[in-house]
Amino acid sequence: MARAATTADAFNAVAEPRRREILDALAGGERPVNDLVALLGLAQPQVSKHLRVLREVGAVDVREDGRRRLYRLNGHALKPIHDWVKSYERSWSERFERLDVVLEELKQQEDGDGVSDE
Amino acid sequence: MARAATTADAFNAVAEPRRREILDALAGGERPVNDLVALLGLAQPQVSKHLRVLREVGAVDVREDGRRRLYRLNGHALKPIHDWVKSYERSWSERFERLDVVLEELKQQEDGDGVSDE
DNA sequence: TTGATATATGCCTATATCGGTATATTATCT
DNA sequence: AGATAATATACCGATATAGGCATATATCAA
Repeated sequence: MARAATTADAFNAVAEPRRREILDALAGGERPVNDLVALLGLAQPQVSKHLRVLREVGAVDVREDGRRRLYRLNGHALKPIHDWVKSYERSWSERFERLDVVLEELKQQEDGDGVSDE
Repeated sequence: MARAATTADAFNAVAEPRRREILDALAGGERPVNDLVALLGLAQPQVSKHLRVLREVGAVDVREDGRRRLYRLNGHALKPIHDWVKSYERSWSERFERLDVVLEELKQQEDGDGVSDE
């Protein structure tokens, strides 16, 4: 078994830097392929291929416009990545370290009546 | 040129689901390899190999303890992923959509005297 | 010492990739 | 219709993978 397909999920699709660049470029709004070719300085076929991968994981949508195809960001496909990595934020965030201290103190008092979840 | 090495950066390292599972398991604290083998139900060599990849991108640290090696999470290596994906949060978050509305209103008024950051 | 335990590494195979180049497909223009 | 423009796809070559299995290395136990 080789590595998982890039189309397997957003994690794999986004592991490729060029594809992240494409998404970053699309963050500014809908764009035809040629715009991306110019912006990224890649060959047209490679851009089309990357777009296909992004489409297959749902990170972009396409719309036909004459002989052009307008690609649009669909950030929702990236939510699983955000959800996963968010839980590690406490590893580096000062803010969370302070929160941990507070929670520890509350635990010491031993009478917390429920920290409501958001 | 084939796909980038899994050790190239955290994005590639974390594209493999097993490695995310390993990190998740280590979130609970330092653990020896065999613990992970039991927890994940993988063969020991594969776990060692995954740990090597995670070590090479700095996502875990090792500590020797007799004949065991205790692996510990180092979430800081995941920060670039968080930073990148965070900017897309507005694509799916209701909260950000509301924020956009507010910002738009402020822009209309054209005389906002400072929204304090907290 | 001998044996058992914990972990890392080496080798093998199959596979999915990424870039390059050529070509097919579809739409617009003259 | 013929030419041109925009995009997608096919094929090729090189490569890094991930799992399986055997083995090396080091530490602890009897």
